[in-house]
Amino acid sequence: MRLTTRGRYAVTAMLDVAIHDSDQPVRIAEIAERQGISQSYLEQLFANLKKNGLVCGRRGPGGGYQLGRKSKLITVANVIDAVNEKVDATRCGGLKNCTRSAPCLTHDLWEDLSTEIRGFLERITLESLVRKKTLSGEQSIDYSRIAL
Amino acid sequence: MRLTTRGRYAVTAMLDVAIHDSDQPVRIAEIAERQGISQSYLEQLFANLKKNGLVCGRRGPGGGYQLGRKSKLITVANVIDAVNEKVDATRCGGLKNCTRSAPCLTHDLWEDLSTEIRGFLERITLESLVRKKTLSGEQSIDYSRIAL
DNA sequence: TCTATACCTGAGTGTTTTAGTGTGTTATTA
DNA sequence: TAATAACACACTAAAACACTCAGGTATAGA
Repeated sequence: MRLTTRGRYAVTAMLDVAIHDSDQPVRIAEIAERQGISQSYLEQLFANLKKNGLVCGRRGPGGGYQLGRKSKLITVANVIDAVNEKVDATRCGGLKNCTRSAPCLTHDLWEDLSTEIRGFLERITLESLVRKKTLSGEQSIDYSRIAL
Repeated sequence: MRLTTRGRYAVTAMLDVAIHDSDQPVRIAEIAERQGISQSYLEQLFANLKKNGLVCGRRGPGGGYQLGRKSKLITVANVIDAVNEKVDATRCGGLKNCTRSAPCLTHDLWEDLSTEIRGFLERITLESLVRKKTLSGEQSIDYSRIAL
């Protein structure tokens, strides 16, 4: 899982679909305009989202996208995973000289952090985000990449 | 704060210094060899670490680097912040059309996540990592970028 | 004082990723 | 059949990353 604007866009777009979810699908062009994201770029993201069953698309006039399952069952982690095709993860699968020295520790640390982050993102569903929407209207910050 | 191998290297290097901390300084060449990191690259990182008071360097023969303060007082967040010069953070300082629409929500989400991550990294000190070192000797995974 | 050491500085470079365009095809509805 | 909107794929500019290289500067010991 990587945290870039790509994931942000995907979550934003999914949220847009969830909010405007009714009997008829939401068009990509709408989302692009509402959220200020390139339409072609969004199409790429939705291709990934669809592949993972998070949305289902309907073609032709009156077509668009709908959630693939209940918003309660879609987590932010799901969405981010869908648009960031898996990292190959292990480059040196236990080959490197890693006993005795420090890298092991740093690795453990990073793994702990990863678990922490993943847990956080898995706890948040689209539904909870939609519910939260009713409150507040603050400023938007546009990070180039996730900034902590 | 950004999470890349740059930060990983910095934490690893600081850990190396902390572990070999005695009366005499640790040479960059040593660290480079032990950890398998380019020496020149490490020098750049240490320049940043020094600027932030995390280490102090002594020149000439017998020179090297020592911790700038007690390992108990150095957090992983400190180290990562030092090598990743601050992101300018706000690109659209409240200008964008952000009321009413979804971006606000996504922003909040990301900010919450950031708080979560930062809190985690601030809770971990070099000392605790050194202490943890006595246990375990596992595999090292080399992520190209932090992978969750 | 000379010299080796090791920090220090800054410019430059190849690779990868990101974010985005652009063109065209296929399916569906009116 | 004409309009619509998803779908597919190739391509690109810019940025970031992870370095390398070529020197400069301070200090300890001979």
